[in-house]
Amino acid sequence: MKKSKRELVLEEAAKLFVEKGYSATSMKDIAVRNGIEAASLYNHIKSKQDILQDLLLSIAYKFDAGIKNIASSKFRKEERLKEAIKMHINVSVNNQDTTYLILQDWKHLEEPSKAEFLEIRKYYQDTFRDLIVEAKELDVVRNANTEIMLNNILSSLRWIYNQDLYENVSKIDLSQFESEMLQFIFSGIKK
Amino acid sequence: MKKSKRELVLEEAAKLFVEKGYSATSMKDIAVRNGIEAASLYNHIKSKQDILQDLLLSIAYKFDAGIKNIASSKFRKEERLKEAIKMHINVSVNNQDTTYLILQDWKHLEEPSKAEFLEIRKYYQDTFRDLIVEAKELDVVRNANTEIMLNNILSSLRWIYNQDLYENVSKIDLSQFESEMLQFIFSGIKK
DNA sequence: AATACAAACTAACATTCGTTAGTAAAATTA
DNA sequence: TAATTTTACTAACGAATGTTAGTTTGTATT
Repeated sequence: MKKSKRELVLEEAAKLFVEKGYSATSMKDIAVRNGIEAASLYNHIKSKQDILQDLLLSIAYKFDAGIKNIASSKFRKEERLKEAIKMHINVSVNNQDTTYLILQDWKHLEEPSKAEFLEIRKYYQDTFRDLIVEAKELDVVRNANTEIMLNNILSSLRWIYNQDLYENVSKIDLSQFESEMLQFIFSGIKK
Repeated sequence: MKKSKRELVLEEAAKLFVEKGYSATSMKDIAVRNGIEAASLYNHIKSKQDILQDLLLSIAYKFDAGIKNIASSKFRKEERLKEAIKMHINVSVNNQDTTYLILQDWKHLEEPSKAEFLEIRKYYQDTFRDLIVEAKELDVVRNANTEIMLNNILSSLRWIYNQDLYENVSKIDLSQFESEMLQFIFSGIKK
């Protein structure tokens, strides 16, 4: 299945954004990576911002789909938090090329995309928080500060986005990796 | 104790770098925050890079001093990992204005400062890893993958750097905050 | 008050940047 | 094969950027 030129441009741009950030990446940088001149990029993309929007909203909607799936799922309530964490690990690992961008480069989104991204993020975090509250009520996790718990869980997962760090453990079987991550997190929060 | 103009410039620059990143922050932005013209900044700083170097190496050396103190400390071996985590929390909380910058803006450092920063970081992570290995040998923590453990611990602490997130819990007494963080982490790794 | 120094301002520089417009070349279609 | 469309190139634009140089203003010292 041959990728469109636009897709190739987006891929190379994503790598550059991950390496040096959106603002420090020039259109010339992206063009060089694609083996063309900067002005030629405009045959395939509308603007630099078009690239960023596409990349960030795309990954945001993947996480969004994942959490919506959990929220409406057939899992037992006691399992939902764990499934959400597993989902987060899987989306992160399977989208290593772009996930890192959600850490900071969203700041460079222009409206209305920025508002859209923030709304998706808020929904994600609120849903995650709800799952924690639910798990506390079900006595699956201990009764500690929800906000600290939420941030600890999500933060402890974020190193996965960093390809240099994940690379050090990527030869481990994914399900074992997931298992070790879950053990860390669940041991940290369980009753 | 009256702050020098240079200190004021650095402070405002740090805020802007945290808000929008080094590359997306202009000298004009920094000048406006200080109530002067961009050209006037050069009476107090050498260059934009001078600002970044000062901020990043300053915070790097604080973490460095902290970890060196633990490595050479009088704490019992069984306590050293916990003390290192406490140190990390304290340095982070006490340097909220700059800690966030070590996440990504170090990428914009020019040589030789960049190499210096990376060397300090490597020493920090290597020492932390050594403390984990030590704790495993002493049966304080379980025998899991060291790399995953190291990354989980450090990553779970990084949300503290984000002033917007930390703000939500900052009214909690620091020692209680520390206690909850340690519980999460130590429950996650203990034998 | 005069002098020296520090700091803010204005003007300008060279460079870079994202993008547009027109041209040339390559690819596709009939 | 010829015509058409797509894509890469060149040239240029207007704006922004970090910084330097010179001037003016403010502050400190004698």
